[in-house]
Amino acid sequence: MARWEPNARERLVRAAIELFAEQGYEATTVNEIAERAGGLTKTTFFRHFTDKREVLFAGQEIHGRIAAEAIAGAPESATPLEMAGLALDGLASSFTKDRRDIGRRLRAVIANSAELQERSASKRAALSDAMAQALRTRGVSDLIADLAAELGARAFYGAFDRWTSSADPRTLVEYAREVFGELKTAVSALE
Amino acid sequence: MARWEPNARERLVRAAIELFAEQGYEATTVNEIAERAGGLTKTTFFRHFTDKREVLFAGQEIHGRIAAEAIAGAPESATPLEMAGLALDGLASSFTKDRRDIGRRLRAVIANSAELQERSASKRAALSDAMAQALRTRGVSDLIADLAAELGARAFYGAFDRWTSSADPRTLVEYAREVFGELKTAVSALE
DNA sequence: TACCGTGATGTTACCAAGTCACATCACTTT
DNA sequence: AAAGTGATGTGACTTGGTAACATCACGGTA
Repeated sequence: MARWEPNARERLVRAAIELFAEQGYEATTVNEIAERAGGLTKTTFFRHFTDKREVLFAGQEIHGRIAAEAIAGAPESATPLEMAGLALDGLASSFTKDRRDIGRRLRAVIANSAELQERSASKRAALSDAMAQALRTRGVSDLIADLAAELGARAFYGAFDRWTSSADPRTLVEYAREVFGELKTAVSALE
Repeated sequence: MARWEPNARERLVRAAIELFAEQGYEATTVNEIAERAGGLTKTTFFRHFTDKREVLFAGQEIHGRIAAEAIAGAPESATPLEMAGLALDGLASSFTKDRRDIGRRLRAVIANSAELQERSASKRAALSDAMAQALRTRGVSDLIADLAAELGARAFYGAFDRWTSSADPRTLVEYAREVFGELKTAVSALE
């Protein structure tokens, strides 16, 4: 028999989501999380996550990487907005159906904690920055890169919101394209 | 002689900025700040600020209110972008010349702390939300309100950045108009 | 078989953020 | 003169987060 059950990290995330949903974020202690994750301890928790908050957001750096790769691989002829659209597609298609349920629970938990909302905003900014940086690398000017990246991030989060709010079986990519389209027409209507 | 020196709050802010600049944010303890602010204590600090972070951002709710009022008072005929411009003007004109120096130091301190950047992003989001809400109250549709508010907030922070980076004596309002103009042309160039 | 290094964990002790209940005391009001 | 108010202090507490050191199954290697 193995000394430790495997997948401590996963177990910690699950336990955290459960406890946060049951008691709220602030009322839950890191010790509790570790304990529920199979008799682990605080120390182990902080070996896996830098923060109590981070247990809900860990691994999101990959979103920035996925988006950036999509932009780097876009055809030469693509406009900034088209590149943002490709990033959005790549990002959205990396979310399988089964992640919708987790997303739902996550959204509910975050909605009840200012601290978590702060971290969430920070992650959103990181995604946007990654996209903007990738666009600049493709020769897009600073302002345009920032704006296109902002629209991409906005579309992603908007789509994620709809995806996790509704019950219908559409895929995240479909929502993403829908929201992105709406955003583009709204931008045109701005002037 | 009064029992307490007045303006404890101000003194705490000053002390915090000084210490953060000298030692960095993380290396500075709330006790130190309170002590330097004239022999105060931790408890008093937390009576004035909910957070260690908040000492650098306290009072920014007023920005949202100023922007919202400008939007509420805009002429009937104003477009969303024009309303955002008015909010930006009102906001920028509330910053007197002498606040540029403080802004400079603040920017430097924040640039060295992830925790402070997170809080800063959160405050930015709050400003944007306040503007968007005010726009919706004026009958602007959700998407358009969000986008116009985003542009307003973006212009404000961009202008603040330039204002606190450069040495030339232009006013924040001038920078704000400049950046806002650039943003609008960049938006047109997006499509 | 015996030994050794490695990796994920636990233990203990510690610091600092943040909270709370209660005390103090100058100044104001009655 | 007594009572009340408001900003502060005190001391004790919980919890997030860090660091040093110990443990022990496993996988090799001699």
